[in-house]
Amino acid sequence: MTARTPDSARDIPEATVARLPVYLRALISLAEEGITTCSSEELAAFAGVNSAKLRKDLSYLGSYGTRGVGYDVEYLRYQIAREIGVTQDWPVVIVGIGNLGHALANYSGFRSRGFRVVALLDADPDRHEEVVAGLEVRSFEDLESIVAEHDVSIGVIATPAVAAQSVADRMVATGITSILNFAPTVLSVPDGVGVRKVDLSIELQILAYHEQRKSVAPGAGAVS
Amino acid sequence: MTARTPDSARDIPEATVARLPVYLRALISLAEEGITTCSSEELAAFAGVNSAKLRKDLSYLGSYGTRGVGYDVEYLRYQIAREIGVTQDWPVVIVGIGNLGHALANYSGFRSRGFRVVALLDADPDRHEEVVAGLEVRSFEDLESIVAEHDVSIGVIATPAVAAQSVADRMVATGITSILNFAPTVLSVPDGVGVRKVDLSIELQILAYHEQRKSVAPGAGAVS
DNA sequence: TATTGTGAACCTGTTCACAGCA
DNA sequence: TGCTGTGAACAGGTTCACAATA
Repeated sequence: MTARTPDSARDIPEATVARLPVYLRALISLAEEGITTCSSEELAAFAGVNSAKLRKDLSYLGSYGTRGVGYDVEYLRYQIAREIGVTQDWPVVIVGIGNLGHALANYSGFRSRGFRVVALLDADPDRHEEVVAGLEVRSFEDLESIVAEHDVSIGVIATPAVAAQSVADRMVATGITSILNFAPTVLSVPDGVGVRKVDLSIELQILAYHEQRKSVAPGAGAVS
Repeated sequence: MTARTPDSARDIPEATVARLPVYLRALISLAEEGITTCSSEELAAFAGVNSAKLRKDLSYLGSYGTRGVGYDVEYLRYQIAREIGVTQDWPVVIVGIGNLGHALANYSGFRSRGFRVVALLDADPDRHEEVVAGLEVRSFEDLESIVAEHDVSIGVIATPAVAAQSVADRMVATGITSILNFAPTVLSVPDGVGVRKVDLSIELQILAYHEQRKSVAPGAGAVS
């Protein structure tokens, strides 16, 4: 119907975007096992979705498969990485170097998947000059200069809840436009700034809800 | 249409279930500020959703508000906590006491929101007898006896990806029926076992996707 | 022949707008 | 009068089933 922009920039549904990294990971695993071609059925099994959904998702990117054959693992892997934007590294700053910040700083998955932690910041002077994951913990006051120096656009908040909003405000003021928030609080940011939230206790509570239902109604109907 | 079970056990949409913990947190904040009554508009603002969605969500639980007035903070808080199932504590085991496991063990949000970490397990004997967050790290072999002793139904996996599936299998075998998985891998479990996944690098990749789009198309259309 | 790519049907979730009620 | 609770309209996401094709 509508004319689409010629090469990229089709709009990919949000639900699909959230699954592309899963497919990317699956393709990397397959490549490491030396597998060079796979069907939608195989890749879907690896990624934990059904094959119809996988094919629909991939169809938003283009026609990268071969009918009767399947997908070339290396080729598809590159196409997805390019679409997500992780063919080059994104510089990232982490603010709040407590237990969680430590874990994040040491998380190898960042570096291997298109992200590079360029600075660790903490408001507590007692933590400064401590070295974590090969990086000196610096003052939160240094945020602006670090963002400017490394052209950072993604920030990670791992502070206590009470500090998170002011950290976010400061990040936005320095030019950061994407925030991953681990603090258990709702951030308000201007339009155009992306926020994603990871909340450990919320995930557990969702599990608890379903767990509770299991014991209440083991079969199908209600029990007295 | 269909007759519903008399008092509880209506089926609440999954999207609503995922937001109930957010409302619960907002209500706890309001209560701490000494606020005893709030409108859907106020509570929604606190929780970062719009008021229509909030009211629709709450309507699945029952009619706990008062028209013309709003909601009683304490009362609604209790009703949501009961619905989720966090009026009593859930015992939880954490397997994999690396950087992330440390952070999880020390995370105060678990204890304060209906969960109690009863054991920390690790396959590496070098970590055993280390004390983390007041708990001795024990052998993974102890899983079965710990689950039986504390009647654990929720397990947290914070191991490397390669170990996650076998840990999950073992958990399921001991009777755990809900798993929170931090390892970057897709778990396969039998029907009836709930799994939720938290994947740090996937969240960052989703941010990167949107970040990339911002710089490619600052206005509305495509740029040459 | 085997498998992709995709319209169409279906289902789930969101928003609107207002009737119902304190 | 003001705010909740909710049917109805809408939007987004998933699944089906099959035509297209290497």
